[in-house]
Amino acid sequence: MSDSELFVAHVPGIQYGVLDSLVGYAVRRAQIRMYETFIMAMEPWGITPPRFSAMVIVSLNPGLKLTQLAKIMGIARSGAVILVDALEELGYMQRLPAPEDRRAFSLALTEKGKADLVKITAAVQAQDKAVTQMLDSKEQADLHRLLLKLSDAAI
Amino acid sequence: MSDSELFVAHVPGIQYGVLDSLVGYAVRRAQIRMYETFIMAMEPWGITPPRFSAMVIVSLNPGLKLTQLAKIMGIARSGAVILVDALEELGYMQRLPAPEDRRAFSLALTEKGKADLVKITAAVQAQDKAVTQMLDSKEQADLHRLLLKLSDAAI
DNA sequence: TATTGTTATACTCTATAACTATA
DNA sequence: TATAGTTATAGAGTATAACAATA
Repeated sequence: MSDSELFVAHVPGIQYGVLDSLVGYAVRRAQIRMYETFIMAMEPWGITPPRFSAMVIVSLNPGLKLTQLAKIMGIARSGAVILVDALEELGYMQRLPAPEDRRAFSLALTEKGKADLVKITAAVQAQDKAVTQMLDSKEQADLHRLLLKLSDAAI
Repeated sequence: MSDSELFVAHVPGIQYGVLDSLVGYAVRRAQIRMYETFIMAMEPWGITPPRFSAMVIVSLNPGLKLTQLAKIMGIARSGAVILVDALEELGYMQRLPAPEDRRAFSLALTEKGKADLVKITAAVQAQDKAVTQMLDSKEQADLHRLLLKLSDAAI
């Protein structure tokens, strides 16, 4: 962000024209806001959105290999290596030998990773709730449902 | 994206846990989808989301200076230089001397920029409509309204 | 002194491609 | 031959900081 100033969605006196009518532009602005607040909420742990996703997925699907994690997250294998390296350095994830394949690793959270994930998840949920608090319950549910409908649609 | 494969929101057999309950995660996935289709739709013109925003804003607010554009778009001044450089190289934007300030430039679209922006805008609107087509009219309006409410809220 | 545009530099994220060790 | 993980490398995108010209 420029000069440490926060992003202003609409600068007074400026015409935004067609941008204001695009769902895609609104999605992008919402994403910027969500990302900013996520990073602030995760500051104590050094967790980014992809790191959080990786921790949750490995936690619930123990024994995943790096290639599987990459496919699930939609990133390149080399990206998964860097992601796991970072989580290993934070003491949250470990590469265990895969019993049936000496080329591969079984990914798992460390005990510290499991313990901190509980607190991290609570903080993420609180942040998600805080950002959406200006919507009433029905609006929150509608927004969530419509976003899922948008991105889960067949391509 | 990994190995030229498209992002799959839910890989069969994988547990996503709390991720599926977060509005922020849904926003991110919707944004990935919107971005992918935007880039595909803009392939004939080499236009990215920030380039499109810059063209629209300069088109509707002619005479803007680089520093103003940077502030409006929420990027650093150095980023605006690179953005304008790219649009100038595409033949879409020009730096005109600012009449009242010899340090600054007045940004404006070229004739080619104005002409192509009409077609580009039509393609962007078609893409936005295509991605949201699985929502009915009311759902589209609701989604747009709720996204704006989310990102326009006071921080 | 402050501001405008620019440049130099660096950091993050992510991709492709080549490599090694296994399968 | 194909696959798992790794490494090297490169390309966006964006940031900070310093600079010359001008205000």
